[in-house]
Amino acid sequence: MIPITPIRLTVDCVVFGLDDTDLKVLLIRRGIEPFLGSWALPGGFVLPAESVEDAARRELEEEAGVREVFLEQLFTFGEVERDPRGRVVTVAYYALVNLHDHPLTAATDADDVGWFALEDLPALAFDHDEILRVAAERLRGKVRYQPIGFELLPEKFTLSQLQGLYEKVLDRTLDKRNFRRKVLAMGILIDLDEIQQDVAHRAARLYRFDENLYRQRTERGFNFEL
Amino acid sequence: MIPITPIRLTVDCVVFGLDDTDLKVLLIRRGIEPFLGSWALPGGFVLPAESVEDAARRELEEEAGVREVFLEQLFTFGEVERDPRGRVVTVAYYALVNLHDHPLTAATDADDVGWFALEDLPALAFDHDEILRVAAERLRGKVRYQPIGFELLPEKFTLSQLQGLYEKVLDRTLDKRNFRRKVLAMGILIDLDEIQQDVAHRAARLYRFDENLYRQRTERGFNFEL
DNA sequence: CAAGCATAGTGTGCTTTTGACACTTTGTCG
DNA sequence: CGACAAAGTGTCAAAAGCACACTATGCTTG
Repeated sequence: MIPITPIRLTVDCVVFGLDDTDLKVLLIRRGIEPFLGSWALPGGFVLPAESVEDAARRELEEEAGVREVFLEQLFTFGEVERDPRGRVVTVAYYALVNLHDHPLTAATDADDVGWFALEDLPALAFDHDEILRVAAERLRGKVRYQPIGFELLPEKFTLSQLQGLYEKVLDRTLDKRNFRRKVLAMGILIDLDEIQQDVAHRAARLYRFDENLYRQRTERGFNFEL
Repeated sequence: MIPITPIRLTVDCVVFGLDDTDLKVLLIRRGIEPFLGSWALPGGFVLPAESVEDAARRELEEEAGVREVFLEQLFTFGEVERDPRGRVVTVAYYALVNLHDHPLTAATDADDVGWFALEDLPALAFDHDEILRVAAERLRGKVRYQPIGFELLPEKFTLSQLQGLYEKVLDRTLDKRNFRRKVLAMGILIDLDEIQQDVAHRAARLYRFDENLYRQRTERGFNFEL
């Protein structure tokens, strides 16, 4: 006897993006009830023929025009009363994107899309503030022992940009020399022997993240803690 | 327009237990189709009126007689083809219990219950081998930077027992003196000024885990890495 | 074209943490 | 009372972490 439960399943995505000053999160303005007109995380119902992760990617593209991103499962929120539409369980994902690579386009159930600094958020629909809080916590935890975050930067970046990213995620300042020593010791960055163009002051060297080196180090149980 | 999807939601629990020699996992023998007669993780459908975590606790008690345990969400498995009954998404949890405190009783949809060493598992129903693999990996990862695992021991325990636990979870030997130095430096153990009874050789001091001390340390950003 | 300025880039010394290592103590059992 | 099984204990050397300040470079502006 299999009970046919009226539980419905959704996905929600917390997309983190970085601009020059802030760590931001992508929100959409809802074009449908409930919470019509409220800001919310992009997301929606999982279709029977797609995996839950595929649903997250689909909704992200449909509602915000964002595609091909680093996406990781965050947590499943399964409280009974979390959605006024009835019993809805949501699987939350979080994503990291380079903000400038991903121009936003509102569509489907979204009337508008935008980036919001974490410290300056509007009121959110459903329990999305809670989901976002968990996501930010996870991001901070994760960045400490895994070199994620390269997805937030352009392909070629300077060590100062990378340090800025870590400082924004961890919300504290880091010592420049110690940071450089450590991050270079990880052995997963390639010095491109190029320098920044069009900057108003001394140009910095450019580096890129090397996925192969990262995999090699990872297999050997290397520790990426900062 | 809300699509009423035929997706159904289950929970599955990976319960780790420790006996004197091995790290074990709790399995039930299924009393219903599909996979009737196969060994599987305890679990079942989420009811509309309970939270997902409550469902996990309920199933654990119903099927195996295990209650009041440390339970943490592991991962949600949402592939389309993972269940022969149709579209079933499962939220997996993992639990840590002191094996001797939890006598097992098979009931409801389970014909039998038992503890199995991680290295000596029967074939499992559904994708439960995959779920178990993810759980073991998470446990290893977690134990390294959080002092979980006390749930696996009796309330009063010796440092050797604790070390044995870590060695079984991490699957490597640790140096006795270094281990003691580190674990005592964490400042979350209380020396009970008691010694073991009824042991065939020199009796060891007993300690207990102090939750208040743990919380204090946690709030100050203390690092529990071993 | 010189001075200013904004950011890049670089090394050292001290402190703390880690990790390897072996013997003595205690209590039980036969 | 001797053998045994596990408990308990300290040192030293290497590595890692952390605090700390100046010089280099290249553009801007007066």
